[in-house]
Amino acid sequence: MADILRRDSAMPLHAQITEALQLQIKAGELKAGENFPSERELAERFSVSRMTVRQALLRLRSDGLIYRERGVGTFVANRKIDVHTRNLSGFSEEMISLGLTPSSRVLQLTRETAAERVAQDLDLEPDAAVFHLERLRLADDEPMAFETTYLSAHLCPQLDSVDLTVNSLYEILTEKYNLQMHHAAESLEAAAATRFVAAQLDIKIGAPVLVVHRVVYSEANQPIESAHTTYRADRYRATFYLSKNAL
Amino acid sequence: MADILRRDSAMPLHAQITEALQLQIKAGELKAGENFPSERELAERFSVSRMTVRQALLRLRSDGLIYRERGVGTFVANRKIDVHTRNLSGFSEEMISLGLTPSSRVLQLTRETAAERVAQDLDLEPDAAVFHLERLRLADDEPMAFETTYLSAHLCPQLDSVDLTVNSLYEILTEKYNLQMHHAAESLEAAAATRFVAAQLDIKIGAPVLVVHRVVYSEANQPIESAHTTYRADRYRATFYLSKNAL
DNA sequence: TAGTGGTCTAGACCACTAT
DNA sequence: TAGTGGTCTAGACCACTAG
Repeated sequence: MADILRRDSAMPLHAQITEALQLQIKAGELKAGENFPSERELAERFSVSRMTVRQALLRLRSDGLIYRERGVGTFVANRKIDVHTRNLSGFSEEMISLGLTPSSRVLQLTRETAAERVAQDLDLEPDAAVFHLERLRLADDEPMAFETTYLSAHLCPQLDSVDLTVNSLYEILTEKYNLQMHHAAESLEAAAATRFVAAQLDIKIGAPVLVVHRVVYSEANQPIESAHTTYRADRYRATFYLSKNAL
Repeated sequence: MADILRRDSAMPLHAQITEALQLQIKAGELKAGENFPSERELAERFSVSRMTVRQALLRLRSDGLIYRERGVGTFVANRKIDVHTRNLSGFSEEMISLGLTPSSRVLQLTRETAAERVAQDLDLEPDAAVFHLERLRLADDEPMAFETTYLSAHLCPQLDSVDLTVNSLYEILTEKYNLQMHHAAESLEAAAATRFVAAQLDIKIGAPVLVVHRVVYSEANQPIESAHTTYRADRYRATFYLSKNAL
């Protein structure tokens, strides 16, 4: 049935198995609630050891596609979670995934010394150099958010020579500076638009806005970016997926 | 050094190793950026196989305590993430973890047929029976949020005979109905307080509020609860921790 | 009692990195 | 070249669940 595994591929066997099972689930060949093949059965079918199958199944579980009951079996989860999930994408990626066309107006990009709050976020000495970036973020040419970003200058020298109107900041950080976003802490609160923000976003003073503060870290837990984004409440909603820390 | 493993314990060896290493990291015996013992070294030290050590290390990585570089080694991550993380706790647990005393005023608890939106969230037939619960949530006796909750009636019969002023809803669902919260989808938006909500929360009409819509699921992905919570913006902020799906 | 997932072993080979 | 993490094997025993 599924001896499609290429043992000479760069892709590990467990990843190939994960992929194959994902496809079967999405194609409806394995349906919600229905009993899934057991680990031993899959091991035989794919001609691999049980530990290898297991690695694939643990991945599928942590992705929410299957669940497992000790002594009973493995089952396809009965409903897909609609994941607009606020994963680690930036504004551009997020808008694209919503089917909108993102653009930016760079209002400011300067090199300055870090304020206290920023130094704390980025784990820097009080007077370290940072880039201070202010952008108006548009979706389909309508103002969506006003964003202030701080980046440690020593991590991305010459950032001020890059055209941020066109390029996604996250793409630049990844490709030009080899900074890989790994995780982030976000806090969200509701507020009333100040005069300045209201003017930028073309809304009334005092209208509700969603304020998101985000610090992004590398895998080594080094802070990369501190950002403060104010969204129009009438056009934006943040979606999250929460789960227990599964292995 | 660490032959503290109890092989007769109910706790798996890998979990014991995870715990032991966690303690060493938190005690500062293994410091940020410093080289961690290799898998082979740990296997020898704990007298277990490398695969068992590996299971512990993968867990520590997914918890953000360590990071690993292929061909190089394992390292302690250089800063603890302050996790006010919005994990799967309910209002009561969340307030307690913030050092506040939670309480509730139950404004309504009725059994009714599900509205369309609710039926959709809970994956029910249009006219299925649900419990409709409305509560004013207080922290240190100050109004903090107004919450409307819907629960499928067949999952928690006789819910209306429970005293929700004292007990945490999540505790009741877990203990009395054996409903284990496993994951949830949340969406957050900013809004202006309506006349009704403003009166409940003792704020001005039009003041900013944070509106959180949450659907909680079991491990089998069965919807358990659909909730709509309106928080005072001046007293509440939601915090999230985002990461890539690591194995 | 038979089958399941969870745990564990004692090896092995690989690609990668640093020296 | 030596050491690392990533992958993989072919077994084994356990606790648990269902018929």
